[in-house]
Amino acid sequence: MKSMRVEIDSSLSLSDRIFEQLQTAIVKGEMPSGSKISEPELAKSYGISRGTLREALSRLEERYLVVRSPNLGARVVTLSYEELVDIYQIREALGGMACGLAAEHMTAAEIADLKRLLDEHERNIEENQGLSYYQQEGEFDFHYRILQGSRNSKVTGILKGGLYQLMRMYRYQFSISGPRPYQALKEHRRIVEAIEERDAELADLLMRRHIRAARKNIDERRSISTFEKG
Amino acid sequence: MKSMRVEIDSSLSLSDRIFEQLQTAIVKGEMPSGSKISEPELAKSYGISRGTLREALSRLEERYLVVRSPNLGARVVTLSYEELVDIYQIREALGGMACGLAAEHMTAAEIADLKRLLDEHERNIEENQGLSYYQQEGEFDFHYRILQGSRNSKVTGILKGGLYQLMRMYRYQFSISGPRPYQALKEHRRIVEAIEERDAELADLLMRRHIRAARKNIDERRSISTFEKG
DNA sequence: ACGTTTTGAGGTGTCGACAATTAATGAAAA
DNA sequence: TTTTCATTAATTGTCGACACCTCAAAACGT
Repeated sequence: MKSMRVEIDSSLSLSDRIFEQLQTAIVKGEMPSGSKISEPELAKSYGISRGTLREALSRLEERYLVVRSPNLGARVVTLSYEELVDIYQIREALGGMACGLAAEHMTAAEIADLKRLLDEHERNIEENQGLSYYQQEGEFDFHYRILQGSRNSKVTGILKGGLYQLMRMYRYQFSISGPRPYQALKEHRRIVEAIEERDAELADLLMRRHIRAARKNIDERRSISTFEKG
Repeated sequence: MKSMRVEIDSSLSLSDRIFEQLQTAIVKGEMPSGSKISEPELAKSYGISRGTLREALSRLEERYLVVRSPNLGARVVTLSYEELVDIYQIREALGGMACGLAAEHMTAAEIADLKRLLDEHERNIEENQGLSYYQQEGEFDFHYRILQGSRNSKVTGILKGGLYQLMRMYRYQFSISGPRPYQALKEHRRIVEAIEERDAELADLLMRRHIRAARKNIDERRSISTFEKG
C-alpha cells in the first residue's frame, strides 16, 4: 500500500512546500490580490496546522507577496501601477548590471545554449502566432539564464525570489502577455551578440533598453486605464 | 514606577520585535557568524516560545541573515569576500539608480536637510578625528535619506531591509570603519550638488563611483587577507 | 584494536489548545 | 430609522507537547 503515498521531497520541509504552493497560487491569481487570508480556513484547506502556515506567511511577507497588520491578519498584496513601475525601474538597474556581468562570466557552452533557446523561441512564435508559452514563461527563461551567467548569487536571489514573482503576478492578473514578440526576440538576439563579443558595457546598455521598452509598454497601458476610469 | 516598564509598541507583534532584536544581534556580531542556532536555547534566553522564534527565523532566512537546512537547523550566515563584492555590485547599481531618482524627486526642504546632515558630519569628523559615529552610522544616514528621496519604496525595502544589514554586519565583524572620511565627505557633497541641480545622470554617476571606491577598498583588503593566509 | 550496529539524548518539524484582540450581532436609546 | 453600546462569535498571537530525525557515544562482534 506504500504506492498510495504521495511522493514527497524530504529535502524540503512541509512549510517550505506550502510556501511555494502559496506563492504560485498568489502569482497565478488563484488567491485574488487584495483578498483577506483566513488562517484557519487556509490551513484546513491545505490540511496543515496554523503554525506551519504562519511560517510560510512570514516568508511571503518578506517577499512582498502578502501584507500583514498585527491583529488584523494577512492580505494578498495589491499591485498598483506605481509599484509596478518601481519594480521595473529596479529590474532595469539590476538586469543591466547582471547582463554586463554575464558578458564577462558566461562560458561558451552557456552562450551556445542561450542561442538555441532563442531559436526555439523563434519557432514557437511562428507556430503559435507569438502567443502562449513564449510570452508567458519563455521570456523568463531567457532572463534566468543571464542571471545564472552573471555569477552573482545575490542578484539572482533578489530578482528570481522577489521581483520576478511580482511581475509574473501582474501579467497573470491583467492577462498581459509579454510585449511585442518579434521585437523582443530581436532585442534578445542583440543582447546575446553583445555577450558573445564579451562587450559588457553594450550588454548592460541593451538589456536596460530592452527592459525600459517593456516598462513604457506598461506605462502606456496605465495611462489608458486611468483614462477609462476618469 | 511606570518608568521602569519597558515601553512596548503594540503595533508590533512579539515575533516582530524578536525578529528585529535578532537582526541587530546578528549584525553586531553578538551572534557570531557561522555559529549554530539552538532553537530551545535561544527561545529560553529571550523568554519566548519556539513557535514565535521560528517565525522570526523564517523571516531572517529570507533576508539572508540565517541559513537553514531541513532537520539540521539554522546557522548565522557566514560572509565571504566574494559575496560581499556581489553585494557591493548590487548596491552600486541600485544606489546609483536611487540617487538619480532622488535628483528628480527630492524637495528643496529635503535637500536642505541633507546639507545640514553633511555639515554635522564635518563637525563630527573634526572633533573625533574622523572616527566613531560618522564612519559607523553616519554613512548610512546619508544613504537612507537619498533612498527616501527616490520615492521608490521597493528599492528602499531591498536596500534597507536586506543589503545594508549585511554590509553593516560585515563592518562590525571586521571592525572596518567606513572608508576615508574626508574623501567620502567630499564625494557626498558633490552628490548633493548634483541632486540640487536636478542632474539625475550626474547624480547616478557620482553615486556609482562613490560606491565603487568603497568596493575597491574592500577588494584591496581581501587581497591582503588572502595573501596573509597563503 | 578496529569497524559496525544500536541505543539514547538532543534538536527540529508539526500539531492542537488557550489567551488576547478584533469583528459581528443584536438590543436599547436618540 | 439610525446610532450607540454591550455581548457574543471569530480570528489572531502565543504557548507547550509530541513525533521524527540527526548525531554521537556506547555496546557488540570480529
